[in-house]
This record gives sequence, structure tokens and C-alpha cells, in this order.
Amino acid sequence: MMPTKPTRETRTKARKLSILSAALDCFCEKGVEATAVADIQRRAQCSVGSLYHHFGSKEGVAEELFIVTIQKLNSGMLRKLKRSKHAEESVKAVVFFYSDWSTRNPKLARYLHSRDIDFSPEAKTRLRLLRREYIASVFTGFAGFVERGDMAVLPADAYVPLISGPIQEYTRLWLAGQAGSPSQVKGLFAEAAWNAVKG
Amino acid sequence: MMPTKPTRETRTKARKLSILSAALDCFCEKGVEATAVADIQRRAQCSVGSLYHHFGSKEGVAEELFIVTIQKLNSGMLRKLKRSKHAEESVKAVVFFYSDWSTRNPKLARYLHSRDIDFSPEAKTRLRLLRREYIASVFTGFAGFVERGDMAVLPADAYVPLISGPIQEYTRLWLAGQAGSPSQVKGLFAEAAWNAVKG
DNA sequence: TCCTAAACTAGAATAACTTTCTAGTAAAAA
DNA sequence: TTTTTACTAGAAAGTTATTCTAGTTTAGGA
Repeated sequence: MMPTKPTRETRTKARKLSILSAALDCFCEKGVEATAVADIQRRAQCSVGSLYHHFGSKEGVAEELFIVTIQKLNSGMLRKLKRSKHAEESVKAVVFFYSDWSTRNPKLARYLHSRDIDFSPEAKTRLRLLRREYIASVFTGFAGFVERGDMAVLPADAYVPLISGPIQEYTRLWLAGQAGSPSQVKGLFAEAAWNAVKG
Repeated sequence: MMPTKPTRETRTKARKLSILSAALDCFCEKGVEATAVADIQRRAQCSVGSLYHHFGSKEGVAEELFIVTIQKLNSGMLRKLKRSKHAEESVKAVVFFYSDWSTRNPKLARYLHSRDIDFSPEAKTRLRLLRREYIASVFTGFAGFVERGDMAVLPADAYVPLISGPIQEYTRLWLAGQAGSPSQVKGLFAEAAWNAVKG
């Protein structure tokens, strides 16, 4: 059958994705600040005008890439969490998912951990919101376990840092080439996470 | 008595410090990438030439500020750690020190947690080295406790993330205005850190 | 089917910034 | 004293981000 001509919407989405993907490659290779708009534009095979039409600025590209990635990561974690029936299983699932996702998507993980992104106030607000939502969802997911006494009663803001803090920090070390793969310690860290919040 | 005329060395050091301090203020207010060399230069009341003479580039200013700060923080932590006689005391001291230092130096803490710094390869190497030294020192400090069975036997790279990860992550939330002061949870987090590594 | 508005693309022109360069001053060393 | 080195200054040059103008393509309404 004839390949139907792609609709405009389809092509637009594809172009945006190709710009984001080109940007990710550039950012990983040279760092965000060191990447010129021209680098992204060349690699994505689009014009400056096109890039600015879709993203407004280089910052805009970096921000959207970051936000989309965080959204995917968060929703993946929450999906795992919701599937778990028991407190211990839930907590450990979060640690495992973070570790697995990072090793499966090293470029994205590197980007999320990179330090040279300059967010606009709007993007910061947006990220704050995403994080708040995530923390709230986790808290909600845990509420039942806490009531039942399976998990400790802690300040709402404390659960995520206690559970994810160590594996995140370890992953950062791994990305910097200063530690082995997270998969080697994820069991240990899952155990620690559970110890930190169990009832 | 007469105030003696300051020596050149003294004035140079003072000027460098004033540039670093002006830079910190600018970075906190507008972000690293968004601050222009002219901003720093104006606030420090020096010329472009002077700034470039001392630091080579805007990046150079950001790097030196970061490295000097990390060094101070690390040495403070190690000092606390060395003073502690017992395993539990040591571990908790690290958490307390990190929390206290961050609340006492919010601008510097904010800068250390900021994401928009573009380090040169040399600076990255230097930071890697500092971190390696820190992790090694911590490990050495703990060696005795581990032998005695007071602390668990873990991969060398695991201690720091397990102990400091949660309080760092919580501090990040606090700086983003998404959680209360670290001082409110430091006891809780110190306890969790100890649970994560105790024998 | 044709027309119009909106989305999109292109690349030259512009503007903003970083970095370099030249010239000169002040302090320390010889 | 003289010479060398560290330092400062600000104009000039070079780079890069962003804007602008012009034009093309597509979706949707008449």
C-alpha cells in the first residue's frame, strides 16, 4: 500500500523530537553551555528560524528536554509504585526503577544530573510543580502503609530524600566515573531505603 | 598607630576575593549563565582586564568559587569526623555538619546545588580528585569502626551516598523552597544514616 | 475548489556578550 | 636606580544568541 503523506502535525512533532534528540547528543558531548545553537541546528538539519520558532531559545530547548525527561522518569516510578501491594515492595521498587532507568538511559541520566543548565523562572516554576506533584503522589501512595503502621510517620517531604537520595548520589558518582554501576549496589541501597522508612 | 600600607600580595588577594564574592551574589540572583562578565566586574568595581588577568574567563571565576567552596565544606566535615571517637557519633556528625553548614551559608549552598555551571575539563578533573580524596578520607576514618564490627562492610563508594544522600537531597528541596529547613529533620536523617551503615 | 489564516522554514541582519589586545601604572627585585 | 613583573584599564575584535523579513506549506472555511 502507498505510504500516505504525513500530516503536518506529524512532521512538526518529528522535527521537534529531532531537535531535542540532536540537542541531547550535543549536550552530552560538549556540555550545555558549550553547545552552540548552530551545533544543534546542524545536527538536526533544520534552520535557526525553525529552532527558534519551536523553542524560542537555546534555553528553551534545554528546558523542554529536561522537563519531558523528568516527566517520563517520574511517571515510570509512580507506575511501579502503584503496582506494589506491600510497603517494602513499594519502597524497593522505587530504588530499583531509578537504578534500572539510569543504566538503561545513560545519556538522559547524565543530562538530568548535569550542572550547566540555566532555567528560566517559568521552567523553574514548572519543575517545582512537577516535583511537588511527584512528592505528593508518593506520599499518597504510602498513606495506607503509614496508617497500617508498616511505614514510619515522617514529615511528608522526608520520604523521597530518604528513599531516593542515596541511589541518586551513587548514580551521580557512577556518571562521573567514580563508582561502579548502580546495578551492583541497588539491592543494598533498596535495603537501606526500606530501613530508613519502615514502621 | 599608623595603618601600614597594604602590600601588593594583600591587595591582590583582596581583589580576587571581592571578585569571587561579587560573582557569588550575581550567580545567586540571576544564575550563572545569565550573569554577564560586566555584571561581576561592575559589582566588584574592577575592570574587565583585571578580571581576566586573575581568572582567565567567566568560567574560571565560577570554577574557582565552586572549588574553594567544596574544599571548605569537605575539610569541615572531615574535621568533625576526626574528632568523633565512636562510629555512630561520626556518622551523625557528618549529617549534622552538612545541615548546619548549609543553613549557615545558604548562598554558598545554593551555589553548590545550582545546575548551570559549565566546568572546563581541567576543573572537572580537579573536582573528581577532590571528591575521590574526600571519599577516601571518609573511608579511612571509618576503617577502624568497620574492623571492630561497629559499621557494616560495604563497597567503599557506598558509605558517602548512604550517609549524605538524603540530607543533600532534602537540602536541595529546601533551597528550592519545597521543604522546611534541614535543621528540622537533621536528627531524623542522622538516625537514618546511622541505620544505613551500622554493623 | 479556491481563499485565507496560521503554522512553519529559511537565512541574513542585528544585538549581546565574551575574550583579546595594547598601553600604561605600581610594586618588588636586582 | 633600573629593570622586571604583576596588575589594571578600556577599547577593539571575535563569537554566539536572537530577531527580523520574506517566503512556503498546510488546514480549514466559504
